[in-house]
Amino acid sequence: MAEHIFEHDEHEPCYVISIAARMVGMHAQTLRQYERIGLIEPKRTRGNIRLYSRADVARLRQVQRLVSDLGVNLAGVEVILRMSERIQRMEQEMEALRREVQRHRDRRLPAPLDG
Amino acid sequence: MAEHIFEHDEHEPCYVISIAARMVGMHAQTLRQYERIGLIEPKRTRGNIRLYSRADVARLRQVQRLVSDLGVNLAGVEVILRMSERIQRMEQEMEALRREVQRHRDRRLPAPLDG
DNA sequence: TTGCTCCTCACGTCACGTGAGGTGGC
DNA sequence: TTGCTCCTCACGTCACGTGAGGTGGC
Repeated sequence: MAEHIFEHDEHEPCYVISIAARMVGMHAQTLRQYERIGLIEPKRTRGNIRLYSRADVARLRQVQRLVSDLGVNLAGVEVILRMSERIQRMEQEMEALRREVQRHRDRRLPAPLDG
Repeated sequence: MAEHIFEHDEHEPCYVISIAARMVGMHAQTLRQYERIGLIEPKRTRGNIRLYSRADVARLRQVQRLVSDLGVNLAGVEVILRMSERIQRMEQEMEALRREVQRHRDRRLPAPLDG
């Protein structure tokens, strides 16, 4: 059942450019352009064919939202995606800190059932 | 010595457009354009003359860095400035959380002199 | 009055999406 | 062979900076 791994790993490269382009409603040329400026980095087959993962497609949708809906240019998209990643990391870190604070507070009470 | 308040409050509106423009090396028209699209909001005198604060000038420099150095367009600048503010707030919140964790840990030790 | 301010309109440049045109390997 | 892929070059459109042109109030 190796196909199930394929379906569940969002980083598995599985879509050629025409499929990926149709999934997000973009032109294949646009996807090539985005790769050229470093916005997205699909894997390649041994035959040099681009293969996009589900994560790549998700990123393309994010780019599309910024470009089409908000009118951001590609230089801006680069900066914004980097900042988004940073915010995501910070949120995780913050959640961990909040849990630690909670743990300290709970020490003054009886231990919780799931602790 | 009311002038000293003037000098020290970075939100004090004090520069007319020609001065503000020269301070950041931009054209006055560019500053008007940025205001029109909501990127910056200088105060006005009763005579309708724009007055920029030091904070406004700092924001203009931030815009300039994004536009001139990184090639971001104005739609992107808007998004990026909003995200910057969010990151700044998150950093403050995180610092507070870290301090709280530290305080909890210190309870197991003798109270610090500055606590 | 002079020099600033206000405003709108218009032009030039550049980024970027889109297409054409030609190639090569599953 | 067909239909995909690869690539580069070029055109059209739009955003945006810059300037012109005309106004009004310290």
